[in-house]
Amino acid sequence: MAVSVRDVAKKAGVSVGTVSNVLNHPDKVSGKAVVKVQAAIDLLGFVRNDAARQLRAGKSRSIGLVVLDVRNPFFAEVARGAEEAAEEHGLSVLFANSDENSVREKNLLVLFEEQRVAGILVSPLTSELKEMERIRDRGTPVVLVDRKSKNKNFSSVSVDDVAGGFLAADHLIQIGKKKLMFAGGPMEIKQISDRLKGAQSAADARNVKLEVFDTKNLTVLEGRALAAEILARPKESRPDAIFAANDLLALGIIQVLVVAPDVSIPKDIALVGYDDISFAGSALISLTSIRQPSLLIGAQAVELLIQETEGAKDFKTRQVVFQPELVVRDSTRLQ
Amino acid sequence: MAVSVRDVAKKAGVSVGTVSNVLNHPDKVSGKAVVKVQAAIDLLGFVRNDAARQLRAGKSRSIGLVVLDVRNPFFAEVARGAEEAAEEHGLSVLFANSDENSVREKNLLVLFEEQRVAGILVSPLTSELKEMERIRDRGTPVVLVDRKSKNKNFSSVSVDDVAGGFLAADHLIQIGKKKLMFAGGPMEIKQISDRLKGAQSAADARNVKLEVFDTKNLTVLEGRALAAEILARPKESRPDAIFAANDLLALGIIQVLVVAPDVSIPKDIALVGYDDISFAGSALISLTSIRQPSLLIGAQAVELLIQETEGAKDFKTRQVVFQPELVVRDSTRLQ
DNA sequence: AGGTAAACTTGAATCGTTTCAATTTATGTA
DNA sequence: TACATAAATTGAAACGATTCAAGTTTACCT
Repeated sequence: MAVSVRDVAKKAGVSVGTVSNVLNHPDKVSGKAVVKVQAAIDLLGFVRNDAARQLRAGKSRSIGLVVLDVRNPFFAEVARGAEEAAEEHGLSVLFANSDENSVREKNLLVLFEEQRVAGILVSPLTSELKEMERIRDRGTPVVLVDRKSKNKNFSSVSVDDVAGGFLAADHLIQIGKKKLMFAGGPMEIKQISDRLKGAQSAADARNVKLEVFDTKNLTVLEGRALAAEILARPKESRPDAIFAANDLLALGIIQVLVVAPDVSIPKDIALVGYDDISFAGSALISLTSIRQPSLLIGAQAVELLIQETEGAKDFKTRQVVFQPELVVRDSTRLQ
Repeated sequence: MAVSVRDVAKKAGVSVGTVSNVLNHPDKVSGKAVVKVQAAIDLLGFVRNDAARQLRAGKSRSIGLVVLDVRNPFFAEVARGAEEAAEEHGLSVLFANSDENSVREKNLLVLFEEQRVAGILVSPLTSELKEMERIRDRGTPVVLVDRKSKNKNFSSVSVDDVAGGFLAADHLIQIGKKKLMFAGGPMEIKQISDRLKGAQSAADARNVKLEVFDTKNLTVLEGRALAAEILARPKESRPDAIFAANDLLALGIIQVLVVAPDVSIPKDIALVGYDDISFAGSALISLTSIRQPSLLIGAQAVELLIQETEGAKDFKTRQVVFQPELVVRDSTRLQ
């Protein structure tokens, strides 16, 4: 059934070595041979077997990318950035989705290592997994994405989430809010707890209360549920500002609050999101958010990965940290 | 450097066959052997080489998915649906992005075929590529996603785009609009031309004008540019309703129109999108859209793929067509 | 103790490509 | 024409996991 180089060689009347050279080093082969071999390939419908190539080569031409959530446009942008950078180096990117599930995350890491990918980019769920260290130590470069490596164990590309959290909360305080709420979870995800930490320190500095509302995940649906819970409270115990740990959550909150008769955004409740996804600007009430350079994060991660691949003995990991940026829109624009 | 089954076998004092059995058929092996081999594996840090496995097996446990645009949440949902269905069959899904570029599309198809994936799901750019037929004929099942196979050449899962286009335009006419515009492109993409065709037939049936505005792609940015062009026109030659070929485009249009002083949505210009992505409901002015069952599309496609894989000699392709649904929101709610 | 069936282990052969040392053919020069 | 050198071609070996027929051990029964 399957056509191999051997079949092509026989049909073309040359050796397998020549067929391989036509495929990989056409310059080392006479024009005549190229023509004959090409004809045989077309005739027989030969398709290279990538498994065999890789087995021989010992390495694949792909890099693996594990993200927390495919449906979050922020990660779609990161992926796109990675894809573009990888393409320049002749690599392709395979996406996969841990879905904020540590079992899936581990399975995917193992899958990629077994595939002998050129390297793995991972936006890790919790702390630096033992598994990742093991993988790295066995020779597959691992770069953390959207997450800083604490002990410089890994190269990483991240955004200063503590600073982002501070920016968000401080902005809410600046516009006069006094009863802040941080909404997000699960707290095991470092990005989220860092944003909280930043918000907390802003609140502490200004002596403002900060209520923490722990959520199961960061989806539009969860945001709606959360907003419903807030509306169920008596008016005086509601927050007057919410900092949501990402834009999806914030958009869900807006959807519900905006139809509530006794709440006006931002007067009664102001709202800040995180990520500045492209839909934030076109939300019902346009959403103030913390912008992260998503495309750049993906591209930079690939660059670090490649440096590590080519790295000499004395290779040092690098931790790149981008600064987030506050983008003010209607959801916090009083008056 | 790399640890192979042979090394494990030597360390454990057994044969390679036994190591392989511990890995793949633990029931065929004594408890003692399992323990010894496991110890050796842990000690040496052995990692299976997937390329070698696949070479031997001749098939991979992955299915490839080629979508038009990773950044479109509609496709993210489709991917998620496919992922869930695939997982139930012990398969994993590899995403890739043709980015509405036919060269990339072809490269990805070739890449997947060379990887000997269990099958390919593809949301094709234009008509049924020769390449796809060739791939299918050589033995890799190919299922079309979001696109019906005309000549029953392929199994396919699609939504009736002509019906969707009709729904959209007819709705606009029903609410009293007379100067419709269809915005979208490139027209080579069948989904888009079908939506236009449906809209055209609705317009013809009611004797209403339909202007066609051909766009380069279907992004938020393109929508903004388009809206700017419309605003540049004298008021009397602007359309009074726009049917955008997808929600991203529509959201871009809204962003610009909503800040224009002399346009009110939906009074002066009403707007319908397509896909009903989860952000449509939370847009600045919530967006009327045509809903497609995205998760279901992905899942169904995987099922068809598996049927084809297991299919007997007399296997017949199946074309599943879902009906789209109009979701009315503020962007077309007059009064 | 002997016999037999069942349970387990072995290791050579295999998958399809690439590589590279050895060999053949072509090209140029005196 | 002979010789040196460059260019092209050859085919066996290697990559690493899995399979399976053949061989070995164990378990059980009389």
